[in-house]
Amino acid sequence: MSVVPKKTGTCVSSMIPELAHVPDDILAELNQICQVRKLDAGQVLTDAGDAFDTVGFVTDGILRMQKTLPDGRQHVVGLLVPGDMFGRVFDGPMQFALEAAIESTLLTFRRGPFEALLSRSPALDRIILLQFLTEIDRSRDWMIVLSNPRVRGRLAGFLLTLCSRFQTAENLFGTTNWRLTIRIPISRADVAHLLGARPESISRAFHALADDGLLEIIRPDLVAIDSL
Amino acid sequence: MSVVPKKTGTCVSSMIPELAHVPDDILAELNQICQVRKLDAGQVLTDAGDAFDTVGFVTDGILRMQKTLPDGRQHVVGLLVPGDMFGRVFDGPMQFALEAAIESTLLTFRRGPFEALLSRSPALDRIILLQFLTEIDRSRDWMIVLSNPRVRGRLAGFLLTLCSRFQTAENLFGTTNWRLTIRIPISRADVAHLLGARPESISRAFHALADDGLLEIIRPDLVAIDSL
DNA sequence: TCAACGCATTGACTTTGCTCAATGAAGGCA
DNA sequence: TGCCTTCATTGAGCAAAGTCAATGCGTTGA
Repeated sequence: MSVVPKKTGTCVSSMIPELAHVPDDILAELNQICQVRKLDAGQVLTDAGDAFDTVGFVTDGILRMQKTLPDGRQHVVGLLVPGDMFGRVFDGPMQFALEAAIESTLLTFRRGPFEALLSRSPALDRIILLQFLTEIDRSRDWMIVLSNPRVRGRLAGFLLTLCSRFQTAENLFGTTNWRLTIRIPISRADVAHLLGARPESISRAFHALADDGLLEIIRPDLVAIDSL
Repeated sequence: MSVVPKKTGTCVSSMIPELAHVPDDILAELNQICQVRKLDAGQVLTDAGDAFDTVGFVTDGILRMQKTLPDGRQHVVGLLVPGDMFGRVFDGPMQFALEAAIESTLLTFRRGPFEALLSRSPALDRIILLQFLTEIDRSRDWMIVLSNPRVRGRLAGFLLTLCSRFQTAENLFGTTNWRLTIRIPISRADVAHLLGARPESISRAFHALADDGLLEIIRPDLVAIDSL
């Protein structure tokens, strides 16, 4: 993992649009304590239960959140896309591991100084609170996707979710009105875990959707979605 | 819906243990603006999209969170049990409807005064933030339950979740070391929605678990869970 | 008391998805 | 270049779950 030297000026606010409305003095302090990190695909940022005293934001790429089950297998519980926050403010250890699904860039802060700043700036505190609220909303939407009884429906919901989360990201290609090309950043096996199915079923569901004319599989990890 | 007159003294802190560490002066102000509400089973507190300027906590009973899908059907996305918070601080309208699953008691605050208090009290703000964090964690755990490929596994996970959430509630009967009797506050159809299945499958899964000796169905809405 | 209703359950049948196994395609490395 | 590994795909058979329909069971209300 490489630690890139900080740029002068406002690296924090330019990379995280949500922070735009934080007062300049607080932004300056955030810049003081922020670190840019780059992760290669497959690189582990932290394991569950680690003393991981870092919080941060994803600015580029995709991270997998995964839990290790009692029987040892790993279970993907969610994805982090640009704009998402990770880490536990004011709280105990992480409940899951973080691993880069593709090459990714993060903006990180040590928990102590970040919390101190949070205590001093109501504006920053407010933004973090809202960040959590939207995270909770997204969880609820995701539950609706997951509670679709058929694999095909869950996969469709997953793809739509990806589209809406990638609106500002670089994983979205050819955004025409009628066709949207999107990169799927995780393997079939991971999609299967995420959707409570087997890789074979995911593969069949992809091709079933393609047969129905709802999407085109350009490459296994690149699909064009029609009829939005 | 009946509005019960406030008791004198610390109604807020006695009903919500999480608020125990809020300074006395803030607690007093919370008491000033709090209202106790009782809901009958089936009573709707708010519909999604309503201008619902209330936040609050569940002190007794169970509330259903449900979303109305484009096709008109209602979809249960989660339950609120005693200790849970609801409402959107600093944010837009509710994303889902709230309905009492059984007779319930709430402690409510108007959003404006509550937010004002939140801005003035870092301790209260901190508690709310942590509340959101645990809510996010619970969502992730719930996703693991939902991504279990078999209905029986999802139902087992659901029941275990109910047990752990009910530890302080009155819906838990006969808490012996080896057997735990628990009330299921929603219909089979709602459980089915929640778990992405059909009522018939839920019924069969219940009886399959019973045949395996893992639980006993005392009444459709009352089961004793063995071998914890 | 009896009828009507809502809900849970059961059965028979169909569809879906999981399991196991084999094949194909792409990328890394000697 | 050719081998090897990894991943996606496909096929066949079986188990799980959805669908449709009917039955029970407890409660409500006339």
